[in-house]
Amino acid sequence: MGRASNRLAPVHDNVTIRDVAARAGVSVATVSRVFNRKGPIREATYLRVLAVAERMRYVPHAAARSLSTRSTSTIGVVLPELHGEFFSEVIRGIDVSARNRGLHLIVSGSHSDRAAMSAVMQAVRGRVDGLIVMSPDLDASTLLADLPRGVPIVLLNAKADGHPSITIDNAGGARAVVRHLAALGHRRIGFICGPTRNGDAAQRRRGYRAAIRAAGLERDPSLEFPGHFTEESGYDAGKMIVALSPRPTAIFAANDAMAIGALSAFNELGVRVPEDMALVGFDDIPIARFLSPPLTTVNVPIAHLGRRGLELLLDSPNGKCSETLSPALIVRQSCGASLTRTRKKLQEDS
Amino acid sequence: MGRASNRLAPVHDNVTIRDVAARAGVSVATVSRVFNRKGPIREATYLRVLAVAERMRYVPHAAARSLSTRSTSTIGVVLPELHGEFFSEVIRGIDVSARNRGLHLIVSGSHSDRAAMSAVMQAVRGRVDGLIVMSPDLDASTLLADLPRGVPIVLLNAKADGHPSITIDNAGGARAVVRHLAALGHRRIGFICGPTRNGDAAQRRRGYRAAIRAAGLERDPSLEFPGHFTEESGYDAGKMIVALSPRPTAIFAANDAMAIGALSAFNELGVRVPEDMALVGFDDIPIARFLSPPLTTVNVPIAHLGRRGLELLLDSPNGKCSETLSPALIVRQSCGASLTRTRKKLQEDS
DNA sequence: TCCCGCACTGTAACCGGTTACATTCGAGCG
DNA sequence: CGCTCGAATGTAACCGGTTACAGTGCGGGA
Repeated sequence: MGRASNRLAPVHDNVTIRDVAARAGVSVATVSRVFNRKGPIREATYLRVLAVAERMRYVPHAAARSLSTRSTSTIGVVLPELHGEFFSEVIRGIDVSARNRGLHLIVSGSHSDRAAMSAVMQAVRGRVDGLIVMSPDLDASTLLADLPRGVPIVLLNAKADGHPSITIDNAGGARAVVRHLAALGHRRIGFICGPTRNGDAAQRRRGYRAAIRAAGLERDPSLEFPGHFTEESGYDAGKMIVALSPRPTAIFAANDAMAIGALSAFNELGVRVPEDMALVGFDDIPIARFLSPPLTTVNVPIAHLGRRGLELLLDSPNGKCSETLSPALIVRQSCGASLTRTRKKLQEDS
Repeated sequence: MGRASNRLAPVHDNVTIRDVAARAGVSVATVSRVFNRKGPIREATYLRVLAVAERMRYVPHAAARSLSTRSTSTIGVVLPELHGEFFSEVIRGIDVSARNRGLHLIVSGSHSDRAAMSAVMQAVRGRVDGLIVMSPDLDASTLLADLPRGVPIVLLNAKADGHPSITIDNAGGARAVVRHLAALGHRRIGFICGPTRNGDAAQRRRGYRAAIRAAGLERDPSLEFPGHFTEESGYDAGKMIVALSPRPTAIFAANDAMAIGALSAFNELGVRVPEDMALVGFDDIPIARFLSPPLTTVNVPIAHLGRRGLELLLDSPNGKCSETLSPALIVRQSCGASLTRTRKKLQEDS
């Protein structure tokens, strides 16, 4: 039994390393060595301590260990929100490699404003060994300001000098999409934007505009529709698009969720994809390939993004190295590429 | 500056409460009181300490605090995996209410086998104040065996006496689906099963079978298709179903992910939903309403499940109370209900 | 026989907070 | 003026591990 307790609450004091030591007739140092496989231990002692610990159901106290070793085995993951498949994939990517290394994960979402973010940064001392942060809405340097020193961090989809980061070539991916659509013969290519102050969204729009210009098409502001990276907003945009006259013949949504929403609106209003309207998304979330029709999109290696983030955090504590991932256009059926090809073939045959 | 350090590594010793106390000319107790707003503090002292702490960029050390208060402000969430919208919704539900209460979240996925689960249970002492566990594959009582005493736990979709839990009436939801399909006139209703040893999946299949019998239909084992709760497996089942002769006229997938996969297969093979095949899912994940056609499914209040789990954990430390949520059938278009209604109306009119 | 060194184990000082209890100080009162 | 009392603060013992350093015991070489 543990030491005396004056708490009425059912705080069943757990057995400590000293209890085990006493029962096994050894010192706390020995028990500690047994559990950490450190230093020389006689085989017999090792087994005896382990047996006693097992019998007493001893479990080391993580906070106590963290305090003296100055290392929690956990890393923090800060995301803008926890909605949808994109973020769940990021977390999954980090989770699997964290487990392989015996690390725990503290996750936290929805830190849109500066104050919330600052609070998070404060809470990390003694709680995590490092941080993986994705904060597309906030300027990276401001949030780094109130990060306790000594806590390594890696930024996802954001840059700040002196800190490792992983970024996606959003503009490049967007250009590839527009080029592809233009090559299919589309002249009026609409764009569903992401949140105004979101960095990724801004880069994708920049890529879209640049490619439109590069393709020799005229940029038409009425072909850019507002959106918030949600299915709902994509759906709303879809309805607006259908009502438009003349209608665009192709739509590029800044992420897959909005493409799904737009697709839903098109279907509801009898606009066939890809026959009446080509549709392309961005992200390549896992369900994209299972949509009807399968969604043409830009593959962002989401889980890999998370995994690589963790690796960067652990393997290069001071390594200021950063990476940029080049996303790849994944042509499925929603853009009508095979359709066009079929048509062409028919024309040639006739 | 902190105390001397012989480490070459850039372990920038952070400033401790003693450093602040010394600089502010007070004792550590006073600084502690200031930060915890406990005990009487003279206004002037309060402000001075706060100012000094701010200037020195003092941040309390979470592990140290946890050790002496015997409370981390974090709770653990253990899920079977981190795939897909279902789990991301559960986490989101827990996350938002955790943040409201100033709690942190440790999440962990993929604990299929006993050993992995046991390891997790060991790691919690001193790391979390409570646990929310969803483990449909494992018997609840076995995993409770190696949970350190004193750690409250709530089970999601599992039961164990003496512990609070939240469960879904899976069988009831499944029965509602089958009744609905039977009422629409379907006689050959297929079922895509979930993982064999998954508790939820088993209950849903039980509900399906019971309702088939209750509807006076003959149970045909060849109408039950294997699946793993993934889009991929739903897709495979979909292909098998199309190849069948005679074909079922309606398919009930044990979760939405598989329904999405099946829908994809149907589309690919030219089987129209709902005209040629009625389709119903289970879970009502957020994208279900945005599918084409919108998916008829059973609404499980997923985020609410998570939120309520946290509330149960915190508000009833010993409260052995448990809840069962009754899911509701959400009729959209993939089941062809409106189609049938239209047909009926046409027949009546003629 | 003595001494040295190695393998093993014990002692006690940390890690950085919290808090019970002691102490100080000034006001109010008889 | 002495005493009580409460508000404000300080002292030091925890919380439960880790680990530098100090033994201890034993075998082998001189």
